[in-house]
Amino acid sequence: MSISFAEENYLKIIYRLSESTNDDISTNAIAELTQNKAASVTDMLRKMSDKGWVNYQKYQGVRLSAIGEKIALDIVRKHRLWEVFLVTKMGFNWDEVHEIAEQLEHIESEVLIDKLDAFLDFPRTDPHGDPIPNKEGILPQLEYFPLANLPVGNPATLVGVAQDSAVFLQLLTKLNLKLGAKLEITEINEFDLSVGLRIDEAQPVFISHAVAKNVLVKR
Amino acid sequence: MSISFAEENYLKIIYRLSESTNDDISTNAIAELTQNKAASVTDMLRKMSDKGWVNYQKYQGVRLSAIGEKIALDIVRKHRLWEVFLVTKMGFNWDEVHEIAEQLEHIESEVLIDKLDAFLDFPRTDPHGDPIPNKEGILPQLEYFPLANLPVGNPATLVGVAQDSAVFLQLLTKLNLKLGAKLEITEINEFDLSVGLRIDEAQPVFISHAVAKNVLVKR
DNA sequence: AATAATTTTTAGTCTTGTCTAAAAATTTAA
DNA sequence: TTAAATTTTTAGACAAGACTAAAAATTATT
Repeated sequence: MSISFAEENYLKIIYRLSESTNDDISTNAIAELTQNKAASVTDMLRKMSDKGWVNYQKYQGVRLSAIGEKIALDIVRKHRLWEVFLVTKMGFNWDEVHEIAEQLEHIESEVLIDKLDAFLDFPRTDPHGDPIPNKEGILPQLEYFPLANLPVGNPATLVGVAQDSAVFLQLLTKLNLKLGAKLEITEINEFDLSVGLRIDEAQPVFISHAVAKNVLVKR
Repeated sequence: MSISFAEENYLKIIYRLSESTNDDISTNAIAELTQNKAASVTDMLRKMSDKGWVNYQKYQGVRLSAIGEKIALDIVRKHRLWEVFLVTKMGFNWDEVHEIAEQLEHIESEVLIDKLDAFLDFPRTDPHGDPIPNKEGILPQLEYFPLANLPVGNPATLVGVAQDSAVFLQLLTKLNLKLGAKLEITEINEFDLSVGLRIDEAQPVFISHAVAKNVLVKR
């Protein structure tokens, strides 16, 4: 009753997609991220549904079951811990580690991951600021995190910035983004990852992904 | 033109078997170590022969080609470096690391391995005393190594012991094993790994694997 | 509301790596 | 040096995970 690399990848990708929406995940969205054809995704969803890892109704998209989510969080935990290792211990830059972590996340040894966690001093986030689930699959409640990580439709409060260059701060002023503002993402544009943002209940405006990454919010 | 986990495993195992003999490696020997059936091994040998990684004549056993040996040495290098990591950095005991290293050895990233090598201070042997090939696939010429690692039919000289308990040294005396003795392994008994040993050109005697591991020789 | 466009699924195929059972080759023993 | 035992290979099958092409369902558009 073990799990294959392919299955782990599917679960991880469904989890990633679920992070930024409450809707069911579409076959095509999964196909794009797994780099498979939609037909292959359908096959796999059926199999994973039989195993109880996802809730899947044909033509209606898919959602992780409680068990599936636990497995996915386990993989995400491993991925993010290895990323910390690669950056803090092996001297990689934060933008070079993804592919290697994609491989390392499939290593199977709970003891190893516990030891790695301790070796890295129990980090709460990976080098990109994403939270690292604990071994029970619980995400640390971060004080603040990048606006870019906020799911669509969940309001949050602006509590800081990750960068304080003059040009960036001037832009924030122009956009009327100030400390304490109530922010809600209304959409994420697939093309350039730009974000539709409602500021203090007003009409939504557009900001770039670069801005969204450097604005810190708190739920 | 990449290589699969299965292929990497076969090459590694053929390499391991070649370390202790000059004969061609038999299908059955490979089957036992890969935990596959002989028929499956035959299939794979044919495929790897087509790719030029092994020299294989049916019914006559198999031998690594130069390319195959280079690939195998690469995997052995990764396996042994990861073992050092697991023991020296993660606090595992030397007898707990094999299975995890079996997984880690398949991670594909030359940069990572170079960085790991540096992080570990360029170790020359793994925690079991086995030599770590460099990235060109060259094994460091160790001053000495366990008699148990000496291939059959290659004479070497006794230069030390890895343990100096009184009982062990008394046994060596009884066996007529003294510093400077010329040793040649004549056979390795599959059942208990006991070793047929010719001492100073005399008739071979038997010693246990435990003894062979603790006698250090030099070529 | 009907049609067009898009998404998803089905049906059938392929490759990799494994298996079992039977046949062939080699090795061992009488 | 032939027969028996063992090893290895062949032949055919199967599961996983992917694919293409065509059909079906859903969504968007007029």
